[in-house]
Amino acid sequence: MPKRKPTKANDARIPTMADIARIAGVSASTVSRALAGLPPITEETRQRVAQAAKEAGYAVNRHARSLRLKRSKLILVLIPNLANPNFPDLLMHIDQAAYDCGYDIMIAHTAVDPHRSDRYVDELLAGSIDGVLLTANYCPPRLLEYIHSGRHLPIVRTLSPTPSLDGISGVQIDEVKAAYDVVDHLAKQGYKHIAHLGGPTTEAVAIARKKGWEMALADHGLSASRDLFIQAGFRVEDGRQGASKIKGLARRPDAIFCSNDESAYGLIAALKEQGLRVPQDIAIAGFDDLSFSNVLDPPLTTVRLPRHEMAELSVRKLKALIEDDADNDITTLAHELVVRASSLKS
Amino acid sequence: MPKRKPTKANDARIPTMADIARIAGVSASTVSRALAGLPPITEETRQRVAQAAKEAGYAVNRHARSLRLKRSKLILVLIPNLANPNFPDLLMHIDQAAYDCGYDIMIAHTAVDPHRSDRYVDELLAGSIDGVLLTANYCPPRLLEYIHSGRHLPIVRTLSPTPSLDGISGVQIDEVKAAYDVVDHLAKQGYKHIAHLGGPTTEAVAIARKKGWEMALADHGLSASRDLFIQAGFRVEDGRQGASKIKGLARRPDAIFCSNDESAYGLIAALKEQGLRVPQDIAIAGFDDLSFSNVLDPPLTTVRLPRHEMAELSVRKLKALIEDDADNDITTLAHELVVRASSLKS
DNA sequence: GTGAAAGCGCTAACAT
DNA sequence: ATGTTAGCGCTTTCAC
Repeated sequence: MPKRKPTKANDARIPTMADIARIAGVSASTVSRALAGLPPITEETRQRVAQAAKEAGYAVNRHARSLRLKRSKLILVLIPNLANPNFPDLLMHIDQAAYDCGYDIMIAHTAVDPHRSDRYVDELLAGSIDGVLLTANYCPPRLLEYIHSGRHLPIVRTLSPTPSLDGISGVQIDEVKAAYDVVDHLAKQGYKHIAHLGGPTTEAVAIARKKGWEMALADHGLSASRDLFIQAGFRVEDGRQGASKIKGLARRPDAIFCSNDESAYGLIAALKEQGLRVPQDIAIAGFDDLSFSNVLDPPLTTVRLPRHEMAELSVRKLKALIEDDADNDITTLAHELVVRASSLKS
Repeated sequence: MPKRKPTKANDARIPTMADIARIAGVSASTVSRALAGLPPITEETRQRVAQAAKEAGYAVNRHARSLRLKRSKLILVLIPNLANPNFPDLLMHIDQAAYDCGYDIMIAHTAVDPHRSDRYVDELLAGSIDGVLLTANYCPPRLLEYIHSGRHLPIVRTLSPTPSLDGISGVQIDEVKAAYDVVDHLAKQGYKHIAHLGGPTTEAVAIARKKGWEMALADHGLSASRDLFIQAGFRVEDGRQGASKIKGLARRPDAIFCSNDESAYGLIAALKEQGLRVPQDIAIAGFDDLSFSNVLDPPLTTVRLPRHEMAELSVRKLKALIEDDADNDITTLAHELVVRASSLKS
């Protein structure tokens, strides 16, 4: 089989604005204005330039433009871990919203190399990127310093509220209230021993969700005995381990509110292996409403995060911060309790 | 509550190389070399420059550098749809591999706006980005033209083989063989009426997987009667619809090979609603090995895609294409059949 | 309505 | 071993 190696000769030099200017018989500045659709240009000239650009396959060099404008139309999305299924959905909407606002996104997941995020802080400070979108509650330490030094940087965080970051813009839901709603629902179904499978103690959302659980129990006159709180984590595996802890309990809870959907998946799978039926023997609810949660057997009762709205609003906030030097502010969006079979009394 | 609006005065002018040069008492070129760790610089000077840069919070402006170097160290990852759970996992590894190679990634999901991808083709041609990673088999039409014109562009596709793109580099698995392996496994379990829930007819991988099914049936002397092929799609919902088609069949198959895991999820959920047990009444297998596939009830037999390897290798190929002007070539990686309860004779 | 010219911040060839 | 200089491709005064 003959190896076809395209020759370098094929690669015509990349056309610049000067080339287009020559072809169209105008100056570079006219080309710039014509392409940007800026005022004092005759329609005829604009046409001619557009035509020339198209034929030459011309596109503006983004780096030259960014250098000149000191604006890159680039935002960085910092994501802890794409393996958490909340993020892809969020990211998809962020990408779309950014595109609609005229921005492109760079992404970097910060979970693996903690050193890495510092580089991006530099980029922001050096003006190479216009703004940063923090998803979840992770914020590079270096960035935290700058924020607290009072510098006005275009940063927005979304998905989770983060106490340490209250100086910056954010989009969130009321995590405590949402957790409260789930447990309130379980209590109204008639469950009396409602346990909580808690998330990592380091996560602000886990703390908030636990608090919502406690408040709802109190309001329903149910006790939050020591037995009913099971320390776990956010992963499927954590849910599985939670199930074995529950097995050892003197009195089995009749319902469990999990701190997120993933741990609920693991919990349900392991409980089933123990021969328990959900919800007949034990009701389960989660938090997040991942896309698979209604494919589960049984479909999972959970809280739907308004990820689409969060993504869109956070991008719009960031744009305002960048372009209009807007003030930092925090928006709390409405959540939605999604009741499915896993929590219903049969 | 007093509104604290940081003053613009706080934003000291962003330091440039010239600033660092002044502070360190050297010239800009020395700073450039010192920071880049390039040869003839005394250790003492390097230290002094590094110190000055650090104190001033200096970072190189990526656009100035890219403009000068005509290299951006930026690769674009084109993703059809992040809602397909194959992609987040792939993307995560792409990001990490790119970072390790000194590249940052821009992402753009192309599912919504077909017009959008053209902009990125322009970016590539204009030299604003160094290369493009195509995930799955989607390739912007404009790009296709350029490829076929024989121009040597740094492009790599990964995840799915794509017949129309055989001129460019790629990383893939043998889809036909993988599907064959699944069906071979089912046949060896003793299933006699092995149906196939097919993916979209427009998808090359769906065609390949169907072919593997047919070949395996033939090799085992089983017929691929018309009844046994159920046209569906890749989404959960498609699987659900497949289930109702199966319900109407004169003879129910005893096993079903689904073209991907997601459709298998929907199929299983719907079959259960019909009162069928998996695998006792009907065995199921999928393709992809999504992370939830072993949480499913029953855990799903499937094919594991080497996503991590694919991501890493495709980035390395792209790097070679960019930096070493390497030749285009295609690598086919090994897949793995993952046998779980959903396909086992009890 | 259009052109000439300056300069964004950086790197590398060349000079010392 | 270090400094001087030119120029990457673009936008935007400022002239005409």
